[in-house]
Amino acid sequence: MLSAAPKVRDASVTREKLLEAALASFSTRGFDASSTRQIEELAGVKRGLISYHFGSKLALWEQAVGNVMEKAGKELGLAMDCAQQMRGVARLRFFVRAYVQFCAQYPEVNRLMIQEGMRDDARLKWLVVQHVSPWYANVSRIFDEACALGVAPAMDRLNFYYVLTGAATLIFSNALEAQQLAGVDTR
Amino acid sequence: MLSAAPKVRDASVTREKLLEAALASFSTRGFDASSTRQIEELAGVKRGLISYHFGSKLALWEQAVGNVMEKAGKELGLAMDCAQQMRGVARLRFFVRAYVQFCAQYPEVNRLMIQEGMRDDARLKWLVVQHVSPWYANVSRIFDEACALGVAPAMDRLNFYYVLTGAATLIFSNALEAQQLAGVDTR
DNA sequence: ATATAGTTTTGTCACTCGACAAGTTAAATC
DNA sequence: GATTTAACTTGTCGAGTGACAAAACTATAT
Repeated sequence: MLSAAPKVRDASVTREKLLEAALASFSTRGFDASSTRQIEELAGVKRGLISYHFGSKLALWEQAVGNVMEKAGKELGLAMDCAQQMRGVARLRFFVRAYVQFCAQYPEVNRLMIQEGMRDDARLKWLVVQHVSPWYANVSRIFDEACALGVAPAMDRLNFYYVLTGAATLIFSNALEAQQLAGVDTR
Repeated sequence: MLSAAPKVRDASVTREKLLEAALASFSTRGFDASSTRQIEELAGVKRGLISYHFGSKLALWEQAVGNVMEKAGKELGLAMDCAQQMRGVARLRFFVRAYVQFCAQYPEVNRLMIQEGMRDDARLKWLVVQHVSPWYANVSRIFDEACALGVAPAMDRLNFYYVLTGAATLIFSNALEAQQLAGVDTR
């Protein structure tokens, strides 16, 4: 006979599904436009489970965002280590290439930063202090070294960071627009 | 004695205030996270006036966005005309410079495209068909000409468009993040 | 098997949302 | 100055929101 639905009760699975759905929603819709009920539906779980597992919408946001930021941060750190083994222009070249790849691999991160970077609230402050600042420091270090060698473009650190990030991310974070525009999948 | 509040009844003034507030809110919060009541408050008008003057929230969005897009489009057209009078590498150089300036002048446009470009709905389609496509065609034309002359970077049109736009806009559209990050005003 | 703790489900509250309708005010025309 | 009309104001509706509480369920230890 047909076995009933699996119905395994596993809190960690529920948490994981919620975190994944939350990241998808928060990064593409933004915090306020995402509702807990819609996130729960997207995750395929019942209605009250965000409250139970995370306590509040904001706590869910911090968990989901913190997770991906930490994972992405480690990846970027790896790229930094590799870059340190190179000399001269090669280091900057390698890093830029790795950074672009990094941006392509974590489009949710860019989307999140864009969503939160336009409004001056507690979430932006949290993001900048916790995660973006160290990244910026890394990029700046590479850039400053390249400047000292005279192989960097003529601009200041902040400009370099945003030009690089913007150039590397927009086609990925706005992949749907690009698809509508040119009829191709940008992945 | 103190004169009472001016209380002039001028529909065009009310409409203008609402359109300005709507653009500010829609571009930084997104459509769903913007409430009509909050837009009316930002505009400094009473509660029902969006319904009265525009009929619906969506109609207000179309008016506000259409306005700024049209104005920006004319500006970009002007830059195109100027560029056409130049030859060779100078044309591409001039256009890129003008495009960056254009992006700096209309940060709301970039913010809007970012907000709407992450979700595949009717508003994105409307934006792409009505306004982004012609811009993309313009940028592509300049780029193709530069390619024919062998003075363009080695990438395809879509990449060029998004790399250029991303590099030119992120520091402006995320000015608040940049300010938190480096403690400077990016204007 | 019974109890217990952990997990899921459902009910409900106070609030905000967009939209519309009914009412009120001010300006223009006669 | 009365009448008409455009502009504004306010009340209210149904749907949706985040949060919490109580109930129901399940796995495990005893």
